[in-house]
Amino acid sequence: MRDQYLTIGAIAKKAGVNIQTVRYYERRNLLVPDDYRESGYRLYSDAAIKKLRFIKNAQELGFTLDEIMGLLKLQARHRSQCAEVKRRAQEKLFDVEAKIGALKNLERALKGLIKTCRARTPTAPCPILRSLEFDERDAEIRRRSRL
Amino acid sequence: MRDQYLTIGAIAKKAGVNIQTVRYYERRNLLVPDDYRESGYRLYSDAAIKKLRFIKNAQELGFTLDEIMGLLKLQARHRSQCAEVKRRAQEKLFDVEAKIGALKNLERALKGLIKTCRARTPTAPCPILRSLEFDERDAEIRRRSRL
DNA sequence: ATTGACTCTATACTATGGTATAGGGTCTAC
DNA sequence: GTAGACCCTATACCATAGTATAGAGTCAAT
Repeated sequence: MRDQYLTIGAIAKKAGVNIQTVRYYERRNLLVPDDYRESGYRLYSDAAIKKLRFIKNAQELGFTLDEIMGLLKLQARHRSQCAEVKRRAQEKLFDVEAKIGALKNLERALKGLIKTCRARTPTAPCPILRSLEFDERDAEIRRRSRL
Repeated sequence: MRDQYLTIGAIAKKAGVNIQTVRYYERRNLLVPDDYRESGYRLYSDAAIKKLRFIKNAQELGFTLDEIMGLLKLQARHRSQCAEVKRRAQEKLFDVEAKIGALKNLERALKGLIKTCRARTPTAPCPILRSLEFDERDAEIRRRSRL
């Protein structure tokens, strides 16, 4: 038993995900075990737990598994193709900043709602709807930046 | 033809979504037509386009359709049960602020990567992984706040 | 009054991201 | 050496969020 390694059950439990999910991520090439025992048992280092949490957290922020793979690859290929990594990081940054901006609008609308919780006149525009009102063209640009 | 109303095809096109998606949202009770013609044709006001964009934008921020329904209901039930609306808005705000915080961490990591794009030593912790490193207990708390 | 673009319902199919189960092997402690 | 907890692969199933298609009706312009 390699002491420094954890079994799939251990990392799944520590990261709070299903064992099947860990295997699924392996099929998707998101989280490959550090080693295998002769029996086929998967062996993981501590880093795998962080990676699992990263994936789960990024999903809650609206990233797909494919996009998350892109983020993780920025890490992996760090040495080589520096310019390429830079370009892709810049794209991701653009996307992240758009999300932050949109969430801040929503935040502002919610805060307003909490502070001045009074009846809107039927004709006044709803602050929550308005908060995420940017149009399809913006979304299109953001989508393209993720290809 | 009621001039002030738009057909389903028109709002779908303007919002940049599939017609079937609009009907699907109706089944899900997210976007109900303002009126129907005798023939059964759905009729929408301009506001429907904004609502569609809101839904699409909120999805990109990681909200499910059920969560989005919750956000939209904050708007609808504005007059009555003011305390209740306030409580639910506060919950949503908590969630939104957590997302903003997480995205800012990711933003910082990406900016660092872009600025100092040099090789990490194999042992140094990856800034991108670290950026979303909050643990399962945090996520659990956030999940609960959305029930 | 007919053509073409549009709409309706109903149903089936798809992609993504899992989760469950069957049938079997492995590990470790007793 | 065997029990119980764990792991393996393979396959099937599930929820969410759509998308496509069939078959029929509607609308507006000619």
